[in-house]
Amino acid sequence: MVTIDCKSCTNIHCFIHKNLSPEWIKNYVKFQIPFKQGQNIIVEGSPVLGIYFIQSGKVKVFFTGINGKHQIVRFANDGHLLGHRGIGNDVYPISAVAMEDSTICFIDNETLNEMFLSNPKFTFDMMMFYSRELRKMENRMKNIAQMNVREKVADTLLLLVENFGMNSESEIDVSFNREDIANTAGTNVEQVTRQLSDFTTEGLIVKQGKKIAIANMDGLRKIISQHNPQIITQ
Amino acid sequence: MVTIDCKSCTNIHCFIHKNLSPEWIKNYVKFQIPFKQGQNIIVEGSPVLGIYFIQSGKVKVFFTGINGKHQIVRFANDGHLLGHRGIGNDVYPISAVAMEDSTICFIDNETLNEMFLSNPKFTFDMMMFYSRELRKMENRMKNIAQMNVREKVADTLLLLVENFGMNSESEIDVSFNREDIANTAGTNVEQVTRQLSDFTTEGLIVKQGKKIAIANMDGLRKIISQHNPQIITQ
DNA sequence: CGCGTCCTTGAACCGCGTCAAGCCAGGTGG
DNA sequence: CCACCTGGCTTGACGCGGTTCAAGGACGCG
Repeated sequence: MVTIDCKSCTNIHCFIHKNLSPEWIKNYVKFQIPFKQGQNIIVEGSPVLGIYFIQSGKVKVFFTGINGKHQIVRFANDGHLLGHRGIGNDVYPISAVAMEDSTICFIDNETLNEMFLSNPKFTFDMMMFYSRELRKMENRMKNIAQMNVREKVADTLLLLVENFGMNSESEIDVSFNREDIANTAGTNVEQVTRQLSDFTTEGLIVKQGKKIAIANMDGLRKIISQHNPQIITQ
Repeated sequence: MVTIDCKSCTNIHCFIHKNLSPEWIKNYVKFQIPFKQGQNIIVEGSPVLGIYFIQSGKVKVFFTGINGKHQIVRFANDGHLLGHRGIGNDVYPISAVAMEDSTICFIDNETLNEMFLSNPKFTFDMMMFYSRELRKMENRMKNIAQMNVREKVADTLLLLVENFGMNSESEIDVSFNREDIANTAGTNVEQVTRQLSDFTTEGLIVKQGKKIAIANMDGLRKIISQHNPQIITQ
């Protein structure tokens, strides 16, 4: 793997860079690794070597369940952390795969511990990050437990928009397939197709080739509104 | 509400007391509040005033979903934290109710912040706590999404044992009803009854009055083993 | 042009949620 | 001490939503 000096990382959204001074970056962030679309960044069950964060790119994070069925637990993009579930554990409980070509930075365990010990503010921010993630995850658990398929698919579309945004044509700005939606919503490809078809006839979305464009954001929000009185923002 | 000096709290499992010296306890933990069975400790939507931890007692933590249906996200007992989801937020996203008479300690926001600022080790431990909680929650999300009812009920029983243990007669050592199991597993009372009945005829559990005794722990584990290769311990 | 991959649609099946009725135990009051 | 009531538990029947299976279509790529 090619590694280059990370001081070139200038992404202002990056969690690490937002919370550390330039000299810290220079000292501690040594590896910056390019990943191709579809390539594994983290494989569940492999030993925890450190923590990753995304300089640029788009990533899905998932468990592998029974007979290989994936359960996507979250999406991540520029500046987000990966592998933080591994902290305090010996192996990663989840896998992470690049949804598009991505550049990932890496900090090894030892360096990370040193950062925690010598920079309490960083530890505090990290704690708050976990707190937010926990709250989001609990909310998603409730959704998956109580929503029907229609609502879960709508919820997944909104999750994708929230994470990756839309381009100038209102298309969700990431490449994904029906299976990704199914694995996020907790259903199967056929149901996703049917629901997307329904949403199209209802004028909520517009399918153009492989891309999905959102035509009526509020319409989608309305579908899940009885479960989520207010949309949770990051 | 009656409040007494918390320096009498000598529970060695208590997260706060395990991580703070006696003089810290004396200075910072000022309120110790008794709760009756069924009483609300935290109500979702109410403003975050601070953080709670359980000196002694048993508590369920849940969301209120569509038409009042509860989704239990976790159980807690002696020494566990409550309301940590509120940190960094203005209102609590969840409710907490005492499953038995409990004694709860309280630390207000200002004091808590002072503790974080002046005790980096405490902040670090708190971060690790969140990390573990996040990992457990993601795993439960996968379970709820992929398991069938039989597996989810078995999983819930194991969760109860893990949290509250068993007494000398192998009975799960907490008072709960069918609805609690249903709200944890993400199903309804009737299905829970049917599954418990099946488990009884299979010799996995023994129903004696309102209590449930575990007869074959490994049998229950086997039911969910394809989803959870190894049991996650606290 | 042929092939592979992903998407779509239809049809059949079944797990599970829902409704309804009955049961059991504990509590209360006459 | 017994009759009644109430809340939780149990059981059966039924129907819907959603999963599964199967076949065909659209599209991109070599």
